[in-house]
Amino acid sequence: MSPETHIVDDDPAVRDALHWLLQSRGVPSRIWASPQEFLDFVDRDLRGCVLLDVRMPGISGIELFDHLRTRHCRLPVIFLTGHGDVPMAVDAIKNGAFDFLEKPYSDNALVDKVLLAMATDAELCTREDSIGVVEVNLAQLTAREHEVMQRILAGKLNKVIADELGIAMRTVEVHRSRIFEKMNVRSAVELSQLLSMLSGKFEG
Amino acid sequence: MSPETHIVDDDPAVRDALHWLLQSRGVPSRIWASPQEFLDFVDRDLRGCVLLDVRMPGISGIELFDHLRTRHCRLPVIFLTGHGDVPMAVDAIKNGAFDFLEKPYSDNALVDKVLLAMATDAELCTREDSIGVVEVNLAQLTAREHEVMQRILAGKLNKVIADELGIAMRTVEVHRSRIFEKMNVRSAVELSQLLSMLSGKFEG
DNA sequence: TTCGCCATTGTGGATTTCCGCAAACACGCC
DNA sequence: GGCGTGTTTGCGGAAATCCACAATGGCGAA
Repeated sequence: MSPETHIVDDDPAVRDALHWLLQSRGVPSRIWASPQEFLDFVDRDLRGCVLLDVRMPGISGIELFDHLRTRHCRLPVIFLTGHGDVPMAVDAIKNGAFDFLEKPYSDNALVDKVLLAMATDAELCTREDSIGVVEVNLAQLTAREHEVMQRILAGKLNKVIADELGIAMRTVEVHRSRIFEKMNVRSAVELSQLLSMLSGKFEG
Repeated sequence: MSPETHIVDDDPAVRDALHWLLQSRGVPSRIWASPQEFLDFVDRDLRGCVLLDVRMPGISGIELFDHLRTRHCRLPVIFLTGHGDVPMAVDAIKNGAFDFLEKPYSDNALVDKVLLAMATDAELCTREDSIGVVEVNLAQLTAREHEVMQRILAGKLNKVIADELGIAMRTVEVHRSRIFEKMNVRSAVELSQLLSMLSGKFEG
């Protein structure tokens, strides 16, 4: 899926103007006449960014934004609004919108924002890819292995873990070994670091 | 230093009105007639939140905000503005402002925001305290211990570390032991987790 | 110069980890 | 029933960690 800017606006004139502007600047874009249409299309693998009119019939831009996030779509969203609404802008940004622009907008400014959003998304994807690998590996662990891993990450000795689970130390060793193998690490420290980036998803 | 709401506004009428409002609701507050006055007073241990007028003579609210952050003051800042300026609000929030309110504001809404900001600050402090402890412990490590720790966190074996540093394994063991002692942990895993919260300061 | 802190190393032993080889039992699927 | 997967365990040995006891040399402060 190559990255695109998804323009969602019910006004054909605005829609096409945006589409034309972006195309003319070499930014691949795609238009959607209604929020629902776009919503039906999105999946978590979508790449690029979203240009969203705040006021639309049916689902508002803000609501569409919420739906996107609920569906684990992390695409950067740039809102476009006709008349300055500070509380709404503040709320949108607080909720993780990428930007909030007032009409009339400067063409250059808008294109810059879009490019920035797309770059941000691309960067985020790189990170999420490595996170994805970790999550896939994690999913391969069996229930018992999870129990053991949890205790390894608590810094407990094999002996203690064996006691807690009521099994032999040798068994814990086997689980430990399998965990490392499946998670593709060679020490508990590496494992710990790998999992720490799961909670700090949006950090460095 | 007990938590206070710091009101910074050049207009005596607004200033006093805010002060009175907060006092009447039992929120300890303090007024500052000029940004510079407040700036001269702040230090990193200040607690509470800041209520800031955007437009002030000399240093603007936005600039004051930047100065605060530059000085490592993490206090939540609520902006107050006369006429809705969306780009400015968006920028402020993106830069980490706590909120951005338009005048005229509802008394209740403002008090709520202030209370929320103060609660947020209190919570943040708790976290930063524990981070502070880690940093203090970290500062107690000698240069050599840092070198060894770095390699421990890379998951290297004592033998390898000894080779890299050109010293005996026994020496590495001693350093390792001292590091654990000073950092108050009992395993490399705990150490790794402790340090992971240093980079992810603003996470859970 | 004496004292304290840091870095260094050794000996020797207790404990733990890591791992190959081997095997038993349960459970679900075809 | 046969097969695969997951869980369990034992044996025994190599390697690594942890630690108490003991000691040397450098370097800066009092």
